[in-house]
Amino acid sequence: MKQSLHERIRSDFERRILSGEMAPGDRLPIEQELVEHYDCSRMTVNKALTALANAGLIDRRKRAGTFVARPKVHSMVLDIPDLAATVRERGQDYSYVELARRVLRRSQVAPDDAALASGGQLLELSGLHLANGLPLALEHRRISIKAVPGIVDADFETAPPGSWLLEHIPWTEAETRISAAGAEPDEAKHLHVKPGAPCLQVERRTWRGNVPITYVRQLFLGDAYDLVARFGPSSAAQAAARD
Amino acid sequence: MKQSLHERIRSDFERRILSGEMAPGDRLPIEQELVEHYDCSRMTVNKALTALANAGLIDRRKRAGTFVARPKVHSMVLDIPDLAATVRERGQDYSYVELARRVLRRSQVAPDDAALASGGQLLELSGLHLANGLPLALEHRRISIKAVPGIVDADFETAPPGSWLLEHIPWTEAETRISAAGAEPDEAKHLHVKPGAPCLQVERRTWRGNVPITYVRQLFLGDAYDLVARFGPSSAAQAAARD
DNA sequence: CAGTGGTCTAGACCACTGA
DNA sequence: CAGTGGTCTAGACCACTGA
Repeated sequence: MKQSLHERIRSDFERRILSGEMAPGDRLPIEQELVEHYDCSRMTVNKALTALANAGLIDRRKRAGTFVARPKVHSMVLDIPDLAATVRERGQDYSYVELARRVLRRSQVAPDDAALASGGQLLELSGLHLANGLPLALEHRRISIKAVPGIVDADFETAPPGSWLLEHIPWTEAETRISAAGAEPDEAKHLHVKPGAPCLQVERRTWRGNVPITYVRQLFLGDAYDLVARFGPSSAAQAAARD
Repeated sequence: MKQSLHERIRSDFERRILSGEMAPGDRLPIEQELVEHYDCSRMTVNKALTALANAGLIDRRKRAGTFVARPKVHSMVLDIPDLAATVRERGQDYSYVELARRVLRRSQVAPDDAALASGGQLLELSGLHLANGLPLALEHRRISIKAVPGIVDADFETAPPGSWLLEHIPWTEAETRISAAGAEPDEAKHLHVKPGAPCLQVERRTWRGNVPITYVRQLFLGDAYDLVARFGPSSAAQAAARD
């Protein structure tokens, strides 16, 4: 595929910076010099450098110029993938087994879930994600029936609750928390581990606009599932490709 | 601060999309209509919409038009903050205690670390990160002496090894892996927990260009430290502000 | 106060692709 | 094949800020 000129300018400097040829603090040519070097208009140079600044590879300061940025250890892109898709990518069979389902009346809603229920009922679900028939993760979920009326009659044979929700009521906001937790006795039983075994705990709340949709807690076997974030040329190139 | 026109156009649609006023699949006006509505040039409209497309809020298709995108559950920005800075932001005292330090000769380098050592020696460090004098995380690290000659004589009283490295040999690539692990007996002792207690394990490898710099494994108390990722107006606005 | 980047214009030509 | 977005030009004025 043909590379546009601003992509070429960006990838030129991306390569120099990521290879270490240009070190943090080094100054880049000013836009006018690049205009002459690439024989193009200033807008094209500006587009390329703005993209590099967005990616955090360079810092731009008026009057002073443009400099290679120091890498920031904070803020990396982390893939929090769709479970079913991940399992299938590994070439394994994915399945979901529902363990429990009940409707919580208003009076049964815990104080912590008051905002989620927003005066209505909650659907409480528990289920197990399986890969090749073996437990991979246990999921506890509560869904606002007021926000998602159709959920009460939904069945999750074709898609687990998370995928069903994404398909029917796409969220606009999400907060994900990652921590470590020991498996409770009943959880341990479902996951085929000993009570207290270290698990990766992923909690997520989602909203559509200001309306809370769902809260979910997923417990992964500590050695069966990792989250990997990579920062470098490949991810920078991906970020660049979206520009 | 004054908002530029392309920022205003972007934030207008960002608000409509994130509030749910515009739903996934909805079509946005074509660029020419926005040119008339905002009374500006097409480049300005294009810059705003390109930024929204980069942020993943809209999809643009030639001939077909521009549409509100479905939210993607995968790929969220996760803050993996600098430990010392995080602790100090909480208003606590941060300190680092070195537990062990030794130089591994070539013959002592494990096969897994061959690439890291690249034929040279490794410096092996263990240390404890403390908040208000209480253990927060245990760190095991190996550093390529060939890549970072100055490390042998470094002391970490003012900055822990991670900060020292970032200051002296900024990396250009990093890979971070997050999982759950039980504390080994000696690790548990340092962290003041029982052996096998669930901990969040963060492993990171960094490179400068193609040269490996360090491998580090950090073990956090399961309930003392969380990683939180948020996707929504605030993070979208931050991403937007970098555009 | 002068150098640098930020933004914007009013066009143009083209590639892609769905009606 | 026509509508839409992708890219680019050759300027312009301005805000900021460090020499």
